[in-house]
Amino acid sequence: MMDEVTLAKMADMLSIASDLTRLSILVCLLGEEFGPADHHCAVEQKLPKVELSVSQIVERTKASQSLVSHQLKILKDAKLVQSRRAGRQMFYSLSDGHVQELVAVVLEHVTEEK
Amino acid sequence: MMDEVTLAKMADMLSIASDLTRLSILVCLLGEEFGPADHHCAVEQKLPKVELSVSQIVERTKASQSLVSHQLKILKDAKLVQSRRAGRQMFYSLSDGHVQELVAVVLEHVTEEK
DNA sequence: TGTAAACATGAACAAATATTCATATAAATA
DNA sequence: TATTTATATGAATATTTGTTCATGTTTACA
Repeated sequence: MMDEVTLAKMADMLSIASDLTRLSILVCLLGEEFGPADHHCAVEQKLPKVELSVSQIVERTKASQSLVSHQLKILKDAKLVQSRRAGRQMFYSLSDGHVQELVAVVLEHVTEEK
Repeated sequence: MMDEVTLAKMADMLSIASDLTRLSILVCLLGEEFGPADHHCAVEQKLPKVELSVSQIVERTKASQSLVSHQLKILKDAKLVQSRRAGRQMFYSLSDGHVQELVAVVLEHVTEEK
């Protein structure tokens, strides 16, 4: 079968994306226009990178500042997001296209009517 | 932003796929030939459906029978796998293509050298 | 230099959940 | 029908992990 290290890394990525707070953060960083109807476009058409400060993320996710910071650290350690300092603000963005694809696939599965 | 119900469903799917035992089961059901090199092919070329009995899954994942049964129930309730009875055996298989895509995207992220 | 704003972090707590153990059900077979 | 094989399940435990609270850092600015 697949080797155990790879399997563990995969489980880690999924586990990190599975928390509701962290998933909300990831979705924020995908950009507001990202909805059920046009998620394929969002992924394929390389939209301009979304960067949000911590307080902007706090606003949109409605989670506490502390919680957002904690979860951002986890996302960053896992290299799902990256950060850039500007004055006293930190701007976060997704670190690569795989995250978009991941969210897109899951969204597709979930919004499918049967 | 995205509505909360959709977000919760997405988190659920990710959470279910993120457990190491369950992920191992899903990978088993993708078929043995599914490796880092040819995972795109595996997804795109609609390979014949893999069906495995519970004991076959126990063998390959090296998890206990009880654990495998418990996790299969979770996977089935979440409709990620489906089952078919044949005598005293139960055969499980993936229920749709989204699971393959999910695993493929995550594998791609994880096996990428940087 | 002192204060305020933006963000990060450590510890403690609470809640969720993976795993095991013992046992139950279902189907085949002697 | 008794037994064996294959799978499922309930309860208990153990571990993980999300969240909060209090506080620490860093940068800007008065």
